Amino acid sequence: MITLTEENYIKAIYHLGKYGVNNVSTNAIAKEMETKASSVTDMVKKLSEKSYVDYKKYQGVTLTGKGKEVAVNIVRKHRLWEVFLVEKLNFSWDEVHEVAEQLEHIKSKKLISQLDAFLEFPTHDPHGDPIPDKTGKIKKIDKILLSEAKIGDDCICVGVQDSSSDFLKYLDKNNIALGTELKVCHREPFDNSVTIRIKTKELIISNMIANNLFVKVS
Amino acid sequence: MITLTEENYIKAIYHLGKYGVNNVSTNAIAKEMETKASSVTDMVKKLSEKSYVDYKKYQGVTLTGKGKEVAVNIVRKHRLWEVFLVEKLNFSWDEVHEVAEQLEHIKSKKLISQLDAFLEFPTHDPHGDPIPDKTGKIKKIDKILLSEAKIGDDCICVGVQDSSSDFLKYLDKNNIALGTELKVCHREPFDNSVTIRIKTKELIISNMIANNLFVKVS
DNA sequence: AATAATTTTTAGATTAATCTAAAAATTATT
DNA sequence: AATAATTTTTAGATTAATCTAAAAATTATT
Ligand SMILES: [Mn+2]
Ligand SMILES: [Mn+2]
Ligand SMILES: [Mn+2]
Ligand SMILES: [Mn+2]
Repeated sequence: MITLTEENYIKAIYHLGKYGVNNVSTNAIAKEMETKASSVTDMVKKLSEKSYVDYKKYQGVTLTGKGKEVAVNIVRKHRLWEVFLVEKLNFSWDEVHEVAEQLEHIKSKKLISQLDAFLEFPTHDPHGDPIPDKTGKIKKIDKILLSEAKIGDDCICVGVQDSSSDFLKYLDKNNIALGTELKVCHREPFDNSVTIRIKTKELIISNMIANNLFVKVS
Repeated sequence: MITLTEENYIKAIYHLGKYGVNNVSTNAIAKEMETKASSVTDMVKKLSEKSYVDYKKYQGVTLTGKGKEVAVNIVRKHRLWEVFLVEKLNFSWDEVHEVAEQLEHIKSKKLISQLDAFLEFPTHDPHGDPIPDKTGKIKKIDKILLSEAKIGDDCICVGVQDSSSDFLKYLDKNNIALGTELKVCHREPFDNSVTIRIKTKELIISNMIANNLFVKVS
């Protein structure tokens, strides 16, 4: 039996370890979970007991196979629910995360497999993130940050790095959605702001924006 | 802030107090919650502190207006989710309860109002129980137990008293669903078993079955 | 009305998850 | 290599929810 709190720790460790970081530090987890390092130490011992993580004192943690399975399953549930909320219940993409944080902990294999079918087996969530299949397989698409695209590139928006409400609303306001086509026109050397063209309209976006928008060069 | 456990206690008190019982006893709650009386006493003090219930030592509890609001809202969420599971995710009516027990605790006003709209504002759940509207109003239909129907009555099934998997599967097996029309043919004095006719087929059901099936006399 | 039976509460413990303050270990800097 | 800074762990407390055993109150029975 796994508690909701344990699930959240495992998810945090998964996300922190995603980009090649093998040993996730106590402090990093504490920051992600908005809790104190001492609480993390306690929980990490417990997760280690239950063999969800490998842990050696002062060395940080890594998810075990078992831990990874749990993590991927939660991510799968989170993203399927996000699709449901947007596709079926008319939520906008900046409103889904908090509710999905709750829904991802509902325990029922049938619920998720039926939901998956009902949504017609979506491959990506509303933010462009891939949805692991029932076996935990994640197919990644080759996306780059808009800040890394070359001048003259024709791109299509495929995801967001940050999915805060503020960022997503900015994109809405400027008619940038997943699937939007854009051309990279100019990069200003001084501040790395980027001029892009969507259809016929030009728009200047800051480096910070460009750093949080994933595109595929077409 | 209300915890999941508090919500479950409030719901239990609501269901126990539904049929005119004003003061729900500690023991009754303990039985319903599958917990010990001493745990109930502790929790009941807490609920009283937070003014969800009126409580005087040794006198049992009654929900306050605030408590009733919470209870009805949970019941609303529970039943809406049951409809969703049956209508959209192809669950059968004996599979929905456990999952709905989890889903009823998800906190999001928008989620429920959108779900309600998505389901086209259902008035009853898969077991024939009424779904409170957003203001908490419950419209009750005049249903009676099949065991109380008179010989010769033409009836339509509108609900179940017990919604255990065993009972619901018995009904499935005998082609009795909500909406099924039946005629009361005979009641055996010895054991109060009832002979009913569905279309052209006669079926003898025990008093216990008749005592758990709600019908409307047409 | 007294006694017995039952119900409810209290007292004291336990487990999960958290915290603060201090100690210990590791890493960075002189 | 020694010292300083930072990170991590430990020790001891706290809160929510639960439990067992015993005490207190209520209800039922003689
Ligand atoms: Mn999300
Ligand atoms: Mn997402
Ligand atoms: Mn139910
Ligand atoms: Mn129901």
